[in-house]
Amino acid sequence: MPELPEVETYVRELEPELRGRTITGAAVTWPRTIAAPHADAFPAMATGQCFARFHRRGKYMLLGMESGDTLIVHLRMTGKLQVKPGDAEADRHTHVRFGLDDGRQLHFHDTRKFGRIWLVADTQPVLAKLGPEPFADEFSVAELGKRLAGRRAAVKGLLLDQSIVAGVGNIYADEALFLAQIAPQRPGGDLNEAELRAVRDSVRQVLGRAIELRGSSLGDSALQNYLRPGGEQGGFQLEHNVFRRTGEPCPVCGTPIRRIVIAQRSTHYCPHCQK
DNA sequence: ATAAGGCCCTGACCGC
DNA sequence: TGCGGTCAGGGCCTTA
Repeated sequence: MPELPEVETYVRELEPELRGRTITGAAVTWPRTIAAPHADAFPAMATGQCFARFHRRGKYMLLGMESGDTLIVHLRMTGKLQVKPGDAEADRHTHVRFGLDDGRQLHFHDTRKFGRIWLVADTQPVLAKLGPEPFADEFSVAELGKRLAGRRAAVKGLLLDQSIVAGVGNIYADEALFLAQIAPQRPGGDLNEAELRAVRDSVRQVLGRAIELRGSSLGDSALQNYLRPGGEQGGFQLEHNVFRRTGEPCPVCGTPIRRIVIAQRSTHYCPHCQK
C-alpha cells in the first residue's frame, strides 16, 4: 500500500517524465475518483494545463501546474499513476486517462477504487488536517509528546492518524515501532520522553531507508498494491523486520513475530523485544 | 475531544 | 469445479 516512501518515489520519478508536458484531453470512467471539481467539469479544467514542479505532503502527490493549479493525487490502497504509450489500452481498472502533448498518456489505475484526484487552485482545504511532515523540524519530540498527551488509544493506531504525523501507514507504523522497541498496544499517552524520541527517530529512520529503496512492494499477485511509475518494484520489503512476517523469528531475538489487530488494522510485532 | 465502528471496493482465499 | 462467505485496508463519516 502506498505510504510516504512510495508517494515520494512517485513524485521523484514522475516529475522528469511529465514536467513541461501539456494535457491534451482527459476522460473519466469512474466519476467517484474525482473529488474536485465535479467529475463532469474535470476534463475541461485539466485540458490545456502544463505540468510544472511536483511535491508531496503526507501521502498526497501534488502535481503543480504552470497555471498555479495543483493536481492532487491520493493512491490510497491500490492506485497507480503511470505514463503509457499513446496506443496503450485502458483496462477495466483504469478510471482516469489523460492525453499528453508528446503523444503518450497518463493513466490512473486503481483496482479498489479508493484513490482520489483533485484539481484545485488552493490545496489548503484538502491538506488542512495533516500533521507535521516526518522529516520537518516541526516533528519534534516535544511536539509528538504534545499530540500524544492524554491519549489512551494504542500508539500504533495513533501513528496511523494523519493529523498526528503525516505519511505513516500500516507497514511503516509496524516497522518503526519494532525499531523503537515499543509494543504497539501501549497507550500513546503513556510513552516517556525517551520512548517518544525512539518513536520519532525510528519513524524517520524507517521512512528514510524505504525512500532510498523506492518503497515496499508486497507480492500480492494481481493485487500487487505498489509498483513504481515505470512498473518496477520497490526494494524495502526485503528489509521488513515484522510486517507480514507472522510466525517467523524476530531478527533480533528469534521469538516468533505475533500478529494482532489494532484499530482494525493488522499489526505485527515482536512480543519479546517490544515493551 | 476522543474512540470505536461502518463504509467504500475488489480479488484472493477458504471451506464445503 | 463452483460457490458463497470473509478479509484487507486509508480516510472519512457517524455514533457514543
